[in-house]
Amino acid sequence: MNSSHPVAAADTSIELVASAAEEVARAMSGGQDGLFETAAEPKPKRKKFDLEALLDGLNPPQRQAVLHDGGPVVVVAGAGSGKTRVLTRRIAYLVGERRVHPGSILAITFTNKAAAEMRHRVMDLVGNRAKLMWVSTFHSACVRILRAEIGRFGMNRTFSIYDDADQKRLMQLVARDLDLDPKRFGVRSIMNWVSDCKNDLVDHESARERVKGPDDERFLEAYQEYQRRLVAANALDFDDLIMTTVHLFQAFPEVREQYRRRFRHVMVDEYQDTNHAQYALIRELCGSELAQLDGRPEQREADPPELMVVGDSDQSIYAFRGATIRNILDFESDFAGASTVVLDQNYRSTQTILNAANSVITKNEGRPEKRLWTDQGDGDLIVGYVADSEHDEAQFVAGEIDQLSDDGKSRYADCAVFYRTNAQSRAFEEVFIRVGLPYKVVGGVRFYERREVRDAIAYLRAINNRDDDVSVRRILNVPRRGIGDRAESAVEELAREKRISFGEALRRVEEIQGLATRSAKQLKLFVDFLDDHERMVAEALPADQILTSVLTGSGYLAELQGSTDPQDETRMENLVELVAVAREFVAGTVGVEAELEPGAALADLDLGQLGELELDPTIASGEALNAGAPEPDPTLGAFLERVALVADSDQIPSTEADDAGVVTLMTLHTAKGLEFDTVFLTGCEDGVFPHQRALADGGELAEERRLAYVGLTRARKRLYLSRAAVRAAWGAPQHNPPSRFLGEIPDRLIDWRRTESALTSWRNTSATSRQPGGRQSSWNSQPNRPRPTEREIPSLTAGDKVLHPTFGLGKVVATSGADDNAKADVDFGSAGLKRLALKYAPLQKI
DNA sequence: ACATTTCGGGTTTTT
DNA sequence: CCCGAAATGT
Repeated sequence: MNSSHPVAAADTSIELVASAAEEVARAMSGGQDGLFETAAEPKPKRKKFDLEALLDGLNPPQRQAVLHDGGPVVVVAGAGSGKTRVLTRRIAYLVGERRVHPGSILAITFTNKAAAEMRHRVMDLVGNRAKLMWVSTFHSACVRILRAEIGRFGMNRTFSIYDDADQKRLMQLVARDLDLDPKRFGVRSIMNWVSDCKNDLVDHESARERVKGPDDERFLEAYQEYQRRLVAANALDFDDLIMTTVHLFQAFPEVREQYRRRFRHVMVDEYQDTNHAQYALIRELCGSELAQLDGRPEQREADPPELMVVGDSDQSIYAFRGATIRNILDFESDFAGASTVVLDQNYRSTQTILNAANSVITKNEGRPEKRLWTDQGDGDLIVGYVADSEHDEAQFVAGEIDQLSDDGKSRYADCAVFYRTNAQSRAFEEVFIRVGLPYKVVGGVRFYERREVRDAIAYLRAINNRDDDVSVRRILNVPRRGIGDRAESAVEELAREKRISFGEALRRVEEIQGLATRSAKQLKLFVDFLDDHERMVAEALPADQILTSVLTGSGYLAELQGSTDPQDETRMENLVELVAVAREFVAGTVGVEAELEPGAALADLDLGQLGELELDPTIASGEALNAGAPEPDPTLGAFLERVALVADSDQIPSTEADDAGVVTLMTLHTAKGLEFDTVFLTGCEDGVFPHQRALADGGELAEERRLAYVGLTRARKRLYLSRAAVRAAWGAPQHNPPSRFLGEIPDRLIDWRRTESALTSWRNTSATSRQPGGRQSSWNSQPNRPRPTEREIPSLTAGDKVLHPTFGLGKVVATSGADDNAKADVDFGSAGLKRLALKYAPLQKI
């Protein structure tokens, strides 16, 4: 573990941090020499802040947003309208011109990547003072607050953070204990119910008011038991992080007041993706009426912080996860005295692409009018292509990319292929591999979701928080150490009896009656193993060291090494990678620590002194340094926090590279916030995109349309829209009609390279000619059936109108299968969307 | 305790 | 078709 590598890394970071601290010190001592000055090229000291330079290249509404002063403001920023630019310049303006202390700025984004990017860009403008700001995601901001304050709710600050997979595991245990019928109450649906509650700030006690039917009754039970266990495990799930912080502010107004005084400027990016809880959090921090509402007219109550939110309701694509578009639509009525700035000039795409995007999105109802425009000209027409199959579609895309690359029009790295669902990547991968086109799939199974990585993390969490039942039980018998169901339930029983956590019960194995000596011995060894490592945590050994010790000491690595399964080789590599991540994390923090006052306990610095920060910035500089940048803390707890809240940032291939790079493949959701010269939007078929399950529901369809809008506006110069006439779904091939979104784009914008699949006409004739033979008799054998001669299987195509005796009038949206297996998806309006087997369904074509 | 088979279900997913 | 989780077999 003690190779020379980490040492070297540590040295550089000490240097970096030293210069950062210097910068901070200079900034604090009143000099304004930091602006526009980067470490790379020091310039002569500037006496005056250069406002003109800051506003250079901004259009009037952008300027207005940057210079805004006073009340709450929402910046409605269409795709590609330069919102990040506005945000970063505004921060620079606040710091440089309005002399706002950087430590009193809170900028919230949705991804760590966006946060890092923003911090970076602000640093380019104002120098290292930017490190004093809180630039973080909702979740990490809440974690930091909770680590300091959660004691007020009786929880321990070492709480674990449960992600989706942990929640699922815990909920599985709950569902099993409550004897919930897994068919009626899927773990997933219970989780959704609970998550919806939490997103609406409904805790497990008040959730009773949500109960509307007998099913809800069970959901409620599950919620309560789940929450009880979470608390017992000293853990919070993602949704809790937000909800608990809001509850904290509501229960302890003085705490809220402390943060309100600390953050004088709050900025929220991607505001259209906030859920109710996140909205409420912003209200707690920035609302103006709230102060009186809680009934204590505080004499020292400060004005609310200045609030700026940025977003675009047309790009809200996470409603399925609780995001509510109303937050941005109702901003003006939510926040008294709010004003709006609209950015609709686009700096990314050609007018042709924008026209297509505009005409699609205008089909959504109840949407504030907004039309993107550019002064960059029309550019090329959009290319349309109808492929025979998904394979054919991939071939077309591969061919085009090759051609563009040969012509020097677009490097591989400037091309992206979008699809609706991850499964669609397969066809592209197969073809791309065959033709030797380099590519990278973004998304899918992620690093931190891999089994071996999760196992390793579970070890660390178990060590860091023994009450973390989910983690302890996950690794109880991984690698195999002969602890089976029998032993596990015995421990569980003891835990229940003594009302202690599973981890605690493990420590008292000897109290368990009738446990096989062999099992008891194994359990004891396991406990010793955890205890040993817990000691390492107490000694504050760096995270990478503990991780290495865990992987070797547990026998996990040994098991993988001895394995013959070829998959285990990759697992090894992933674990090596994880160790590297840990090492990097530790190396990135040691320098900062050296810079702080010796002996200062890091954990104690955080929030207690926030009030002072405002009064006397120079005194608080040490703590403030701590506040903005990643915590200078190499311990296991800090590492776990990082791992819990950072998904993957290294996923998206760089466009900057000198070489041609690789083509990027990803879902439309993942594409949000990115841009490419050349974009292939594939699978434009009703049932694929828009997705099957959205077809019948107007609200969901509107979201799909926003997704289309997001996809279209990712393209800078060239846009391709393609669909496959036949797509192998599962089992039988599926015929899908063109996506309705295609029809919403004016024809003159599209250059159709191929409009009809040869298969389409083939299918019609073949299906009709093949069906009557042989089957007729089976129908005729049903004597009571009316109109026997007519009762052959109707040959249906998408778009046909049909009549059904019980569902009424419907419209065929797709067909699949052939002959006896022929099925049709029919939209019966209010009666819903049905998949009917033509063989049986009494359908009448109109 | 572990290996094998069957069964069911199968959007999207920043944290 | 292809994946994971329950159920069953050794």
